[in-house]
Amino acid sequence: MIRTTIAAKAAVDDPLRLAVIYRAGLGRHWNSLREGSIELAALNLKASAARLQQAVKISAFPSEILDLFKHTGIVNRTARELIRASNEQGLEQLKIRAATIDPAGKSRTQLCALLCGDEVAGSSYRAHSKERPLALDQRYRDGLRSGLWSSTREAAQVLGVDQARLVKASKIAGLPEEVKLLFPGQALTFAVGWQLIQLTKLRGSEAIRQVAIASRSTIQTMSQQELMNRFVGLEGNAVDVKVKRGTGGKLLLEFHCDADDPANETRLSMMAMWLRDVKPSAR
DNA sequence: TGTTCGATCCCAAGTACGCG
DNA sequence: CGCGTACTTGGGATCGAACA
Repeated sequence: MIRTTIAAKAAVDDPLRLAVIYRAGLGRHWNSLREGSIELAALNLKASAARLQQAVKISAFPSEILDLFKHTGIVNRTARELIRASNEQGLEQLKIRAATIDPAGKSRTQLCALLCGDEVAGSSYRAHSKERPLALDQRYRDGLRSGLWSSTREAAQVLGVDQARLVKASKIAGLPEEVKLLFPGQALTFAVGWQLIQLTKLRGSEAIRQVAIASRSTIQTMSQQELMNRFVGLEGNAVDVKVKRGTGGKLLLEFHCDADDPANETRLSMMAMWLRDVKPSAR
């Protein structure tokens, strides 16, 4: 089982942060990209030598270019595309383009395409914002305060997002503070947030809040899945699960648990909900 | 040992639609 | 109108090969 803590994953996904970490250990804990990759793997930071190299290179780009991504952030693919464009066209060419780009309202992909001089699909462009629910809800509330809109419907039109998405973001933002604090940075996604909302319906807000408080001290060593298991109530050996072959070539999933424990009903309801969400891959 | 990039897989956002 | 869900698809992560 791969154990990647929430904080470690955030660091690996951000090339600029990864470069800082690599430089900090260079000459002390490692002397090359490969050594760095091996040492970092021992710390749950799964970054290949190629990713480290990419991170170091993009971090050395001029601020005129990096500042364009101040709000959207940079991910591995962004770094890769920018490095390629820089190699092919020269860094000066990218700097010239950067000076003409207004980043307002543009996605990471759009900014990258503009910098690289690629054609950006116009009306067919599908905004694929990675904006997390808390950030989206904050934008909605800011607009509400300043009178930009008075409902989710209006806001959805202005912001160019689905109204259902705004409502969802608002619900997730309404989770207890103690719960939200367990998901630093960008870790609280719509998927995770929605699972927590469903769980709150089943177990109650106070129960979820208490789990969050109890998990604070061990959060650094927990994977996101382990954390979610805690919210469900599976930190111990609450259930015994078996897969069996039944008649007619069917597979049976068996759960054995203590019927006297009232929490088990909640646990099974939650697992049933998750299983319904599991879709077989088309590939 | 460093660097680049194609291929592939997976995740999550967007869309459409149904239900109460 | 608010919410839930099934399905589609774009974007990101990763592996591994090739080459300098």
